[in-house]
Amino acid sequence: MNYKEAKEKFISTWGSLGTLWGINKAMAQIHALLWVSPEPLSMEDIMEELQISRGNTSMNLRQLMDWGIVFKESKPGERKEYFVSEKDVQELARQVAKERSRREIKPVIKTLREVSAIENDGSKKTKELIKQTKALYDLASNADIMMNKIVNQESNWITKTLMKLIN
Amino acid sequence: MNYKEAKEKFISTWGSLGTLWGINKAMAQIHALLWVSPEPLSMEDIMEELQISRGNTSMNLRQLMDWGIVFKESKPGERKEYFVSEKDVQELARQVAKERSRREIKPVIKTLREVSAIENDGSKKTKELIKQTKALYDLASNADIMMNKIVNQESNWITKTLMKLIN
DNA sequence: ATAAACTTTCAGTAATTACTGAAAGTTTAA
DNA sequence: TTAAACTTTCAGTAATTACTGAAAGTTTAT
Repeated sequence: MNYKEAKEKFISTWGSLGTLWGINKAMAQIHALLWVSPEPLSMEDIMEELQISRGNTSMNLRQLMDWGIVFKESKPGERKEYFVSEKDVQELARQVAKERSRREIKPVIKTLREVSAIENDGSKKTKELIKQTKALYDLASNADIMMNKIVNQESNWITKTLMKLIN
Repeated sequence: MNYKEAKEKFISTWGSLGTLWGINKAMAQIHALLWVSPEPLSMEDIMEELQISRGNTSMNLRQLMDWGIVFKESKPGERKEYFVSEKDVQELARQVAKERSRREIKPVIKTLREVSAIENDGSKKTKELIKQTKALYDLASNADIMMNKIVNQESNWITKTLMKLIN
């Protein structure tokens, strides 16, 4: 496997992984491309390398910037904007954890709290609904607290913690 | 919020969460319905409650059974098959972790290992590709090892571990 | 103020993914 | 072995999601 093959394989694998997570392919591929590029890339560069349209590139770059894992960079004396990804894997993990907590876990926790707080009329089905949603609420809350821990710690906390768990 | 509203809210929230994770809506909703049902439900029951077709119900129940979080149950003297979900939240988490590791993390680790193992020709771009895919490989491996820990421990390991992390 | 160089937006369209329902398949009881 | 009761499969279709490209918008240099 030469450089070109390896790079393409990485980009396409990252792209499919994204799909599996509800992140669209283009967004994941742009991230992969920037992740392994030693130099900042322009929109043209990205469009050409991934064979996608200007609009698509623009929209997905914005999303990556919203996630806080890609940044604009301007080269002195050039009008064009260049893009770079966050290169530190720890920081990447922190940002992804933070976004997923905000977008996915927090809203579901809110619903679980509301549902598990309905009045208990003593019927079997009501008791079951309360019991089961309460159990999920506890699990999701713990997961969310853990994610927030990660987000608010120094950047090598993850590795240290994982190591603790593994041993 | 009465019982019916609460149940519907839970089912629809769980459905959207599924979508966000690349699990289809029907699959997540069937799981939610079984999760809060004190009694096993037949295919008819599920079809009627969620207003979905027989084919859809059948295919998604099979997937839930593949994931190991829903089981068939037969009532003595009845031809019809009934379905129940795993009710223990810990066991649910273990099964989900196990499946996600197998389907999502393991394949990506394999690619990252292959890509990060290409020959280093000393060029800047090759060095960057190796360095960055290696960093992701390490992160993904650690995450996967942690998930496997979870899967292979006694069922309340998660809670105990989360508690340790939180304090 | 003008225009060149660039980016963003968004209506229309393409691609993907999920769902339906009827036919085929399977199991069980008699 | 037959047929009733039930489940699965899958081709066709519907719904959703992603992408394109041109027009509108923005920024910068002169």
